[in-house]
Parts: sequence; structure tokens; C-alpha cells
Amino acid sequence: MPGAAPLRIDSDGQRTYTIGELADEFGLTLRTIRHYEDEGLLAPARDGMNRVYGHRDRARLVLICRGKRLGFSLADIKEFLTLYDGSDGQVRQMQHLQALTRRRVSALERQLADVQQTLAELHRIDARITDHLTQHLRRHGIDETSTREDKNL
Amino acid sequence: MPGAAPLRIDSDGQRTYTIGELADEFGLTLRTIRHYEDEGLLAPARDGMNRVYGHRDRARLVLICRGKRLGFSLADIKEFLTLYDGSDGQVRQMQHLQALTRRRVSALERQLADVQQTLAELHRIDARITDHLTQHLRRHGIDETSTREDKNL
DNA sequence: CACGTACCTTACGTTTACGTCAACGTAAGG
DNA sequence: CCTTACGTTGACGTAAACGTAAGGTACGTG
Repeated sequence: MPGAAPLRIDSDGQRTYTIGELADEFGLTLRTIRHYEDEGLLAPARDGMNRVYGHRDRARLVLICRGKRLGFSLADIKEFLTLYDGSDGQVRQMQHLQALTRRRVSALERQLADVQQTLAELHRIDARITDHLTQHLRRHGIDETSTREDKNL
Repeated sequence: MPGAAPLRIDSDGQRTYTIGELADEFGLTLRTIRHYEDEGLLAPARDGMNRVYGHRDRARLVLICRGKRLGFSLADIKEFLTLYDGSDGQVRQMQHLQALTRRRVSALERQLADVQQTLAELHRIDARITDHLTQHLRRHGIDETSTREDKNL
């Protein structure tokens, strides 16, 4: 019997994670997570040589993954992460962050429109195909399965 | 004086476009558009050596650009384009296209959620920054411009 | 007729985002 | 002590999506 995993805790009683745990959870490779560190997107603590990830790191990974799904580059995402760190800093810097935020908002609003439009088109396509298929069924018999081999892809 | 551009027309009276015109219109380089052709996303007609783009090509370019903004690879987009071409083909193939369509729809719905969530968070950040800035203004004077140098980032 | 402009091809270079070894450390368990 | 699991640091490889010459063709114009 394997015995439940021991849930790593740090000196302040906070739950921590190993790189392997995060990799499993987020469906990333170790290499990928280390790469994010190389690129300055993560900066986990260390226990000797080993990386120790906390709440904050985990939250950043969530944002990184989302950013990637949205098609942003790691560099973009890095800039992006500073927006979440913000809340302190000098006035000029805050204004800069706000400018960044608003640019990002514009981009995302555009993207939102793109997604919605594409979804609408795909639904039309789906309906069209369904139409064709049901009409085909009406004209010919009910059998059509396993007549031909699957095409190469 | 340059004289208005002569609006190229093909033998069927259909408006056509040169690669340069499309590049300008879509904000792409010639190289990029040719690359899409190399990858099989476009297949313009030819006038001797020169590429001649018609309605269909232009429409595909619209979809390509949108796909790219949505973070899809050219390979994805190519698959994607076949969905729009569809409407003919054998039953098995139609079913395959419908499967593709629905997978794509799922991905986009996920993306839609991502975008909306990110937008909401960014709006919160924006508001937070505005708060900080206005409170700062209340406490100190109205002047704040050019007090300190910009921080490194 | 030389020049500019717009197009073409071929081909190597570049950036991003990791993959893929290689070689090694360490702690747990049989 | 040996194995297994999990971690570490280089360092080189690679696929995608173009960039960037370098050089050639074709057309219209001063």
C-alpha cells in the first residue's frame, strides 16, 4: 500500500509544493517549469538545492498557463505578472502599470470579439454538417458505419 | 501625381489583389503571406510568375489572422480552414470535420472563459491602481510629475 | 536606356519555447 | 549496500514562424 503523500509544509505552516507536484497538477514538464524560472517568471525558494514552491508561485503558474492558452509569449506574460504583483511602488511606476493593464485589456477585448465570432461561425458550420448528414440519412439507409476505413487523419 | 490604383480585375470580372495589396491591408509582410502559401494555407492563382489573389484567398487570410490572434499554430489554422471549405465530401469525412469543429469549439469556449476571467482581473487591478493614485493625490499635492526617475521596469 | 517599383525564388539566419540527453546528488526502503 | 524515485545543473537539439539577404524578372517613366 503506497501510503498517502506527506503534504510538504514550510516553517510558517504554509503548504508548499515540489516541482514534480506542480508539473503533475498543471500538466507541465519539469523542464518547462524550470524554463519559466530561467525566464524570470518564477522564483521559488530553495531547500538546499531543491526548489520549494509556495502559494504565490502556484498562483503565478495559474496565470502563466492561462496566458499561454491565450497565445501570449513568455515575455508578455512576465510583464503581465508584474501587474498582479503591483499595488506598491512609486507613482510613476503605477501609472506605467496602469498603461500596461489598459493595453492588455484592449488586446483581450479584441480577442474576446474574435473568439465569439469564431464560435458563432463554427456553430453554423456544425449545424450545416449535421444538416448534410441527416439529409444523407433520409435519402440512403441508416447504415453508414464501418463502410470505409478511417482516413489518415 | 500618382493617379489612383487601377483595381485589378480578372477574366470573370472578379476583383483580385496583389500580394502587396493584401500585405498592406492585413499588416503582414510579403514573406509572411508567401510563407502561408508554403504551408498550404493559401493557393493563389498565377499570372505568369505573379500571385493573383481572389475573394476566397482574402477570406482565408481574414481567418488566418484571426486564428493567429487567438494563438493557434499555422497547422491548427490549416485544419481549421478545411472546416470552412467543407460542405462537400464523403460522409465519413463530414463526420470527421464535425468532430474537428466540436473540438475547436470546446477549446474556444475554454478560451472565452479565460479571456473573460483575465479581463475581470485586469479591471480589478486597474481600479486598484486608480485608487492608490487618487489617495496619493489627496495626501500629497497635485504635483507628482517628474519627481523621480522611472524605475527600471 | 537607365531607374524605380513591384514582384519572384532560393536559402540561410533568428527567436521562442521548450525537448532531450548526460552526469550527478540525496533520501527512503528492502 | 543497492536500487528506486525524485531532484539538480549544464548543454545541445529542434520545430514553428517568420526575417533577411542576394540576385533575377518585368513594367512603366523621366
